[in-house]
Amino acid sequence: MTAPSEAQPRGTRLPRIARRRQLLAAAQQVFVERGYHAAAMDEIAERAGVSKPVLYQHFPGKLELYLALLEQHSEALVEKQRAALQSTDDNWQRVVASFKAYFDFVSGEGGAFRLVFESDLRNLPAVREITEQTTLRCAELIGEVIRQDTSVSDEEAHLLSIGLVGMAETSARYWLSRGTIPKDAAEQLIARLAWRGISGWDLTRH
Amino acid sequence: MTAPSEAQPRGTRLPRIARRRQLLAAAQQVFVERGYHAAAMDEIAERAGVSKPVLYQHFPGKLELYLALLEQHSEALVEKQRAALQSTDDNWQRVVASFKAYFDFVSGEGGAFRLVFESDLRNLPAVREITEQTTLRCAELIGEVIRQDTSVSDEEAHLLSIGLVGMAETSARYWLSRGTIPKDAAEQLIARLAWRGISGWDLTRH
DNA sequence: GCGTCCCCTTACGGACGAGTAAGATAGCTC
DNA sequence: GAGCTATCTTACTCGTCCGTAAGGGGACGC
Repeated sequence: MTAPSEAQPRGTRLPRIARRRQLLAAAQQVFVERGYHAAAMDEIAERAGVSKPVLYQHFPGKLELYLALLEQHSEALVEKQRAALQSTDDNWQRVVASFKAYFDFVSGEGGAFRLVFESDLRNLPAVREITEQTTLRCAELIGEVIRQDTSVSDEEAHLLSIGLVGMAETSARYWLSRGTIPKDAAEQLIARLAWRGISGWDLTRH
Repeated sequence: MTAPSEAQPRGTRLPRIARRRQLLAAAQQVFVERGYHAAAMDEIAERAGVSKPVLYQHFPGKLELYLALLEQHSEALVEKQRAALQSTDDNWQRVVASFKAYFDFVSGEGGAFRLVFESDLRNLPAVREITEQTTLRCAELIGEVIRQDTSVSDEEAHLLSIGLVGMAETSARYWLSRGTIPKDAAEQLIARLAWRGISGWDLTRH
């Protein structure tokens, strides 16, 4: 935990756009560390080396500030997932890339995965909508691939995809907190588990 | 959403133990509906047909009330999981029973799974400890079975188990909210996915 | 039917934190 | 260097909700 990216000595004026970026960065730090409820606007402002009203000149309220971050990172995850699945035609490689996308997301983005996967504001419909849609959209991307190559029904493909997404989310989160297995190895291991599960689905009698 | 189990007409006296049970039930309703932060002690008391100080005669504070519920249901899930894995020696049946345990948990207990899986108080160390340990303990139970029948390392068995647990949690939660597939079918489908993934692990060259 | 105890009530204190009003100051233009 | 504007600050209001102090009323013994 170093001092804020406050190369500026508290009092420096900044053009609007730069200030906004800085405020978002400070807000993310605090929201990730403390969660929505325990995060105080005063602390966000302070960490940006600025006073509270400045925050309110850029964002109408605490909720909008939070939503801006949540949407940004939610979108980033879905985009990573889309890119992973489009990166190859080989389904095994697709699975590998897809899981790597989750492990990358959890490893990077300044801990933003906590906003998307562990939000403490999920009881607010607007937030629940975003977090659930993130999971559903990722699942839907995977579901399309499954439907192309198997004869399962749409509903079944949907549930299978959700299961795989849940596996990715959870294993990535707990892999990170434990930190004993190299990232590559963890990705490969979970990808194998998923690939064994889903590949050649139609070939076995259930 | 019916009236509280308030057969008593607001003013009835109750022996301590019965009152405590009733308070816990009311608290669970409110915590599940609103989450920890949006739940007001006033509403919990009101829903139990009682005034606030009565609540404080049974629980020292809001947090302790919440923890009592969280621990109870967390324990219930782990116990269900343990029972499922002990219920048979056949590993395929074990997988089926194990996933059924998750779907049962999510379907029952008055929505208590929201406390364990979607707590909005996870930023409090005491709560994070409980929710994470729930996942880890369930995973560990599964991990033991995996280690018995495969030659993977302890670390690998651990991560694989976490992946399977995540698959169970997530698919059960989203199955419930969608509600288009019969419970049996959903359990079987996900169990097949897991079983194909994990069974005969050593037989394939990775 | 009167005292006594336990359970319950109404009504308040106090902390915390979101959002705001009003005023100060830097730095640019001319 | 005087004036102007956009940026920033201090200091406050207001609402919410946890937790509590102090007092009412039913049931039972006598």
